[in-house]
Amino acid sequence: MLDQAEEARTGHDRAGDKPDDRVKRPKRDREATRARLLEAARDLFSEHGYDHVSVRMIAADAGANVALVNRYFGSKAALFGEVLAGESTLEQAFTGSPADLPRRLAEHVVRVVHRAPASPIPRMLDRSIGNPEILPILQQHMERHLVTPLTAQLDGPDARARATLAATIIMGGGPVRRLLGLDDLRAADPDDLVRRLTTMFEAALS
Amino acid sequence: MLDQAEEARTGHDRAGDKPDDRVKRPKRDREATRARLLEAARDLFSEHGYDHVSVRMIAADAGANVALVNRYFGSKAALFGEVLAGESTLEQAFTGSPADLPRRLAEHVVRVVHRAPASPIPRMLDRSIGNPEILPILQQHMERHLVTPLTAQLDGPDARARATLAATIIMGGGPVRRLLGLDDLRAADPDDLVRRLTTMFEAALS
Amino acid sequence: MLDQAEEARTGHDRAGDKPDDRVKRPKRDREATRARLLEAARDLFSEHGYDHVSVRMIAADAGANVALVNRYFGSKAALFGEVLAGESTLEQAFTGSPADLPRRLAEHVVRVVHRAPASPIPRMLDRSIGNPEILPILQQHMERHLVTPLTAQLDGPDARARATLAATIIMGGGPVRRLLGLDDLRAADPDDLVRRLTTMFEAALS
Amino acid sequence: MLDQAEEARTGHDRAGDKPDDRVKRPKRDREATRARLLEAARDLFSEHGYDHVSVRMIAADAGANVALVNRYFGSKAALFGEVLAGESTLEQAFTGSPADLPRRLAEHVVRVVHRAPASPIPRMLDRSIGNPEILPILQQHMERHLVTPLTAQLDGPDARARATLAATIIMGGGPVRRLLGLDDLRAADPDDLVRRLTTMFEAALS
DNA sequence: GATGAATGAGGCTTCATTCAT
DNA sequence: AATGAATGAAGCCTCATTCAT
Repeated sequence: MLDQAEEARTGHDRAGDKPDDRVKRPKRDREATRARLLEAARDLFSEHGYDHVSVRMIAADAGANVALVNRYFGSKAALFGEVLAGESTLEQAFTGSPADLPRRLAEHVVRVVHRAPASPIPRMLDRSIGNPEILPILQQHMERHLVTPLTAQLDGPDARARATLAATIIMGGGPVRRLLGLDDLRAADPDDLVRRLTTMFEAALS
Repeated sequence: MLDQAEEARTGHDRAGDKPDDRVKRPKRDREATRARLLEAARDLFSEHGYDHVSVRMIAADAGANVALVNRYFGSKAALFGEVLAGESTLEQAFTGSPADLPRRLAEHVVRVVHRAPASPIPRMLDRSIGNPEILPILQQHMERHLVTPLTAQLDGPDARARATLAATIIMGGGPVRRLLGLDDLRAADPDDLVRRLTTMFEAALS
Repeated sequence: MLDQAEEARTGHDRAGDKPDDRVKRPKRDREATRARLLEAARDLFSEHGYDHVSVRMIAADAGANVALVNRYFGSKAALFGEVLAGESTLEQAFTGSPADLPRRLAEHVVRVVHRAPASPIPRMLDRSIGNPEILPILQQHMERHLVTPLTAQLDGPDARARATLAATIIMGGGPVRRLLGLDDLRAADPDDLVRRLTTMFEAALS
Repeated sequence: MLDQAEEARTGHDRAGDKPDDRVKRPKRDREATRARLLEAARDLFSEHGYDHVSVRMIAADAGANVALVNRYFGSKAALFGEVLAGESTLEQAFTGSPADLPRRLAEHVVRVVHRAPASPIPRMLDRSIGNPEILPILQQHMERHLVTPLTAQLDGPDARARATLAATIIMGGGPVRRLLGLDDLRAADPDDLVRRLTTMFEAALS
């Protein structure tokens, strides 16, 4: 479908395709194509950030036509928003007793350090910051999936400020991993890291 | 474009400047134009991030011709590197007794919160992450101005890992400010914030 | 733009063309636009040389958008390579008994002199030498379409050296025509020219 | 004089400077600078061709100011013309009895093959063909230094046509060397090459 | 008279999007 | 409905040349 010049530029070959074991769908393939686009977008955005992913890369990765991005989602930015929508960032860390929240957050951070790559959504966030076009989308997602649920678990005054402090640690992880690498953190004792981070989150939240 | 206080604080005179006490200044003032380009680049990069600043914007902001960017600095990326080079991020927070380091870092963070805009360099960092072209430049800056001096003040094992944890808080500030706004943090008691952050940095560093 | 005779002779249909006998032709005709770009590139490159033809000129000449040059061919250099690829320079002169080769080469040269303009490919070669970016492309073409087939017809030692001598005459024709004009050669007796050139090629090859 | 960015781009360091053993001149240095520019231009033009040499490269190589190129010579093209003017191409080959002319030309060609690099002027010619801006300059040089003196040594009809044939061999040498390399020619017996080329020139000229 | 900073044009390439089929 | 060819804008960079000093 792509000639040589275009193939060379995108550099994506459809290796890694999951076997499509779903039953054939009634409608042509619209839902399936849409889903493939969404998945390709999530993978690429989380890998390279919004700016450095082109709609052609997404379409090529999904094995779909380029124009379908605009047809199905309206624009590249809207596709980004759709990827973000509905996917929670820290779902499991938020589930459980509020007293254990700091430890769970700490374990989440250490888990990410030792089992790269992190889940796609946080990576999308820290790799796509700085683009004014999608800033509102990012803000809305952070509000919905991080600050609001976190604040809900907090009592006392300045709950949102304390949630912001915790978000600082969580958000800082991405850029730091990218800039400093993981070697030093991995070299340290994981239990020690968890203890330190738990204390940090406690100081932020309680 | 920068308010006076910040200009004074950053102390932005290019390293390697010849002592300016010679009698004759250059005629059409290459050095002045270069400095204007550098300053415009710093302001714009810190405001919009590397990707969303064009060399034309920089030249226009500096009142200079576009070609001068390449003539004086070689490339956009090299200009970015030059902006970063020589400017320390946390100089003053690193100066003083190691025992007080966590408190000084905490005060630095709170100070930034209450006196927007933050100094340009950290903003450049968190707004420009994700561009592979300048990643090495960013890494080198972080290593030189954050991890190395921080580690130098630490004793005991895993010093670099602990420095990385502290960097997580520091780096996380930028994206969080951008995504969540400063209102909540400003609404909280500054002294309380300092206490919390001090504890967080202590947990990270000691 | 090319006169009919030459168009027929060069036989310019792209290798790898799908058999065009299918019923439906492409709607907005990618293949046709591609062919127009290729033809415009061939004409302009052969007229002005690689350096002095811009992709904008090519696109304008083909009545196509500038971006299509890069979309279809990848780069200006790759387009140049594509123009060269598959077009033989001296096909017919190489066909026949080796004993007659010198005379056929001589007749080829004289034919070019008397029927300007020469075929586009040799002109591209001698007008585009000196650009390091496309030197490998040119070398490969010369090796494939001139030296190798010529050497294949020669016996005895130093076959490639002798082929190089003949290539000297053939390659020299282009620059000489450009610098000295064709008037003097055309004023001479064609049969005499053929005799002289035949002797020259014999001295080079046998 | 050049800062890092500019130095990096030109890539020329003034190594290879001939020691300036001339006595100090009365006038500031105008003549000397002019001469250095001329020499640098000749070297660079013959190495890379007109198009791929910038006036900044020439000025840097000569250790002179860029504007002096235009001040002294009017334009880049005029400087090219000045380099060409007055320098003969085949002076010595033309000197001697007309009967030996073919052999002398042949020896000249073989000498160039075995003792690269060739003299600068012919290389300038074959590397700079194709630039319409300097075509008239090249034509004039060829006329003056190649065709006219060559024709002057010939008797009989169509003298200029025969000179053109010889020029074909001479001009073809440059491009061929560039495209095919010298290995094959150097591998052959030099005396055999001289014999072949002598016959070729005889066929062209007599 | 000489310097070198500044200029404006033009180079190739890449992108998200629209529109004819 | 869906395709993919075509578009126009913008990106960075390089150049020969001019002009203020």
